[in-house]
Amino acid sequence: MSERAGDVADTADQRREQMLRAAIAVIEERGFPETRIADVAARAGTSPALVIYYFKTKDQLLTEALRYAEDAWYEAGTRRMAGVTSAARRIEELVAMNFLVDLEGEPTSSWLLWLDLWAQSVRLPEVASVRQKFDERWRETISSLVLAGQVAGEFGPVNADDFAVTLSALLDGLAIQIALGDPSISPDRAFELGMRLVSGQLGFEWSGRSAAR
Amino acid sequence: MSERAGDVADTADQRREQMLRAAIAVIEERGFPETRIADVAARAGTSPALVIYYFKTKDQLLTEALRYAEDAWYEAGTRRMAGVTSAARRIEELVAMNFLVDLEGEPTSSWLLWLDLWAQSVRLPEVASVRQKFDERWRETISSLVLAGQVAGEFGPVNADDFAVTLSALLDGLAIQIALGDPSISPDRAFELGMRLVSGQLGFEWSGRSAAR
DNA sequence: GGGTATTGACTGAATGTTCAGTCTAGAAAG
DNA sequence: CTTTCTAGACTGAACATTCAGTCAATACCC
Repeated sequence: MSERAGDVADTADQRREQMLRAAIAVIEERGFPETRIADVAARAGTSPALVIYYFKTKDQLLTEALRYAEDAWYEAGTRRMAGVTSAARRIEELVAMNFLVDLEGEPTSSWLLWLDLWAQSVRLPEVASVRQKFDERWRETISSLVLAGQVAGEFGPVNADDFAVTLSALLDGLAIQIALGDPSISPDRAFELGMRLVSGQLGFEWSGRSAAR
Repeated sequence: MSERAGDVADTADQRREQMLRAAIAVIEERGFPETRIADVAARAGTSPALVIYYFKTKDQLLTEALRYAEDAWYEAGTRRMAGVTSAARRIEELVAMNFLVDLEGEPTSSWLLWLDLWAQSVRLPEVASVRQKFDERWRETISSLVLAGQVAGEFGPVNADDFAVTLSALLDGLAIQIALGDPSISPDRAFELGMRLVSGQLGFEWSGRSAAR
């Protein structure tokens, strides 16, 4: 029986995605190492065996889940920046997306995922490569943004690469504090400090948060 | 079995320390979640049962091990800075101790430990409190260093707290890249970038690494 | 059409291993 | 002889992965 909307629904791809999303949710909740296949299966409403059917091993499942999450986060960010034209505003948006949470839909709090991503990178080469590529892409996003801003005359002369490394490191470091709920660093303060560095180094005036979308 | 001359050696405290050191070594090697009591026992040359005898549970052992490692690191750093008088040199030493490895004895590469510390903080309150205290102490070290430098007229006027948060976040972020062996960020470069931020914000001249100790 | 192989999706019940923590009893020390 | 240490053997539970097979749909042939 064709149930109209539903019947093309159960393709393998969708199943996979469903499981990846379930995996992400569980990882956020229990942490990477404590995530059991059974948890993911339960959350996805299926059996452990099916999870293994789709992903040969647990590590493969979890690794792919991390990649999936990072991609989603990055994509959401890109979309977010796309709505803005000035380079200064764009980089502000970039900083904001690290700290000012997703009011919208998808991108859940990736903070905790990052901590796991880093810790697992040490020993799982697959995970390490996810992280590596992600970081590179991120730094490139920053540096090309800087270059664009310089061409447009909005930013002063700084080495874009150095700036990208510095800024991404700062954002990571601040993100850790946020993720771990350090009482002395609120998201707002992190945002503020991030923007102060940005505007200082790039040499443009910045006075408080611009109107949010 | 009394080995060697030093047979007064085997007090309970020394046993504990021996085990803590063993635990740290194993954590560095296998990661926190993968560290087994048996590993620690083997490395310490005793039995798993004895490990449990001294530390009621595995988590207690590992948590204490992290605390022990952080304390050792911090103490080594303090000692290192003590040999220097000018505030600028001191803060340089502080940055250096994050990136330029321990040529000396004890303080092993705590990088990997940090990643585990962060990841575990999310779910183990004990670990979280170790981290929290450690971070606070670290930021205070920075900010009082800044204040001292300002009093001495070496540094310009910045908000010491803001600076401490910013710098410690930057150092953490850079440390991650170093720890994970990111090819585009060598320890030297991290040090350089760190010092550029420091000298820029504190307003003093800095031209390359001072003579090492 | 009607049968029949083929394949992909899926499951429940094992299997086997890995470990944290316990138990018992022996050795050292005081 | 009593307390503190120490180790070997053991237990019980938790889990990843395997297995043997079911079910439904599609393709292939007459």
